[in-house]
Amino acid sequence: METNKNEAITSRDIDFAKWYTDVCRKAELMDYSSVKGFIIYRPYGYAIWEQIQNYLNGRFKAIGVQNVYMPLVIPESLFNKEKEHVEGFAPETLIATIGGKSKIDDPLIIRPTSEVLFCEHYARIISSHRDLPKLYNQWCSVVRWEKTTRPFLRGSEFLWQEGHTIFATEQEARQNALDVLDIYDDLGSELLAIPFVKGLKTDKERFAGARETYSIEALMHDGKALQSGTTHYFGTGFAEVFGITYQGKDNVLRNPHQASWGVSTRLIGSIIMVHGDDNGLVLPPFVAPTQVIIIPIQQSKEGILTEAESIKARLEKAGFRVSLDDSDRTPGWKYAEYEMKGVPLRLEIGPRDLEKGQVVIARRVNGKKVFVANENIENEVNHLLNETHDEMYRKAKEFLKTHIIEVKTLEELKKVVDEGGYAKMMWCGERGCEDKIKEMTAATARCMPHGDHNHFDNKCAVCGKKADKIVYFAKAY
RNA sequence: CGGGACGUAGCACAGCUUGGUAGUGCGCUUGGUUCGGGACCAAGAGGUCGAGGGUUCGAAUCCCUUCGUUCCGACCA
Repeated sequence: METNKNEAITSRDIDFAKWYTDVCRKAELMDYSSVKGFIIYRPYGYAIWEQIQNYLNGRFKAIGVQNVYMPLVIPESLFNKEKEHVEGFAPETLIATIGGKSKIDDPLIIRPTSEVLFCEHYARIISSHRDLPKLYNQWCSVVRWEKTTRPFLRGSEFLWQEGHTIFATEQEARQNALDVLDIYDDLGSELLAIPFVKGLKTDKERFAGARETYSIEALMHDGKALQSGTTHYFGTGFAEVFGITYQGKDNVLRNPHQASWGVSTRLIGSIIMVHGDDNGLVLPPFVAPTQVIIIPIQQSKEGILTEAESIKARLEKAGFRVSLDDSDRTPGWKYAEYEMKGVPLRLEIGPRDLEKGQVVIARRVNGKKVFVANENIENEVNHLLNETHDEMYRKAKEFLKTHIIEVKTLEELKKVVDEGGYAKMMWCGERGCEDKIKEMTAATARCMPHGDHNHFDNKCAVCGKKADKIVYFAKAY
């Protein structure tokens, strides 16, 4: 049990980066295409994304969000309207210049993000306070011409949702950014079993064109942080540039306030690197496309397959995602295969079980097996899925907790981020200190966390001046 | 965008130094025996050697170009 049964996967501690790409491919989450940075989301990987979509659509709709779909392309002239935004994205756009056989005078940018499309549309449909608020979201892919790419973590094209909301007041727009940040945090605790650090980005790390950027940050097993989602409060900057105005009850014309927010298929990368082990993927139960894999033993024997099928039907009826592998592979092969794919529960049914009126259920997360009487299967599956989720979340949270370390000097900070984890630092707020840390340690400010108000010092760890901000620094993907 | 490594059957690789019939293991197909931790036997199928150009009687092998993958940096979800 303790040996690595699959030689094909590189051990996590020997080469984490290689382990990661091995898992991506061996678990059949993705495949490479012939264009750099554009990957194929295979059915199993895409199904994980669909679970995330289902969860978020439910939560979004509960706060009044409507799904829409915007065009794939943005005329360059339109894109260029907001200066700061353009400067943030210009180096990484893919641009179409030929249509049919003729040159396009105003080249079309393949969207790297859709702020300007939403703004242009909002300008047309908003004129009165009665038209506000609007809470739009779209599920789509975006293209960014990245220099180096890795499956799910950084792609030239990736799938995401982008919410673009617009309100009469600053307070509502900022609150929307914070509300969705909480939804993302819940996504972590309820679906992905990932404890995020959430908080406000420093000015240096803020999104191009935003007034405030918030993020959820996950800590990978190798101690590097992964920004897993962001929300932004935009103020009226875009509205001014794009001429979005509304007339208030007092007859005065004003610019509305905007927010935007998004998570991407990068979340799949988070799941892999937070929970995976040397035998492959370990999927949190509620995001797993298959929660229970049924493996019949000696399936050619009388009664085994019919029993397996009846258990499958019972579990499906009880609302679980379950599949039965009745292929002619050996059981041992199937065990290894579904471990690699991270299926949370494996249900074995063989001649001995049939005789005793029981099944065997094994947990992916810890390898433990239990015998379950036939009549208790639904209850036990339900119990084990919940227990698995809790255990995975608890483990990840414990890892996070032990990897947030208070530092009072640059040297201490360097040591912490080199070993992996967050260095928690008091900061004066000066950009110069942040730049210096980046230069000396390659770590960046991840965020100023909500919910950590423990001021353990009053001096900036870099310059020694008065400091009242708590910042987490880490090396990041 | 800089530096390194690598592209040969679905996968992992050998062959290249010293040019001369395209190989090995796993996987795949068919049949049979198996089945509680990646089974076994037998018979098969599968490759324009990443692409383009050059040298040569002859190129997987030598030269040039290019595309892709990957790792390490700089930049970003």
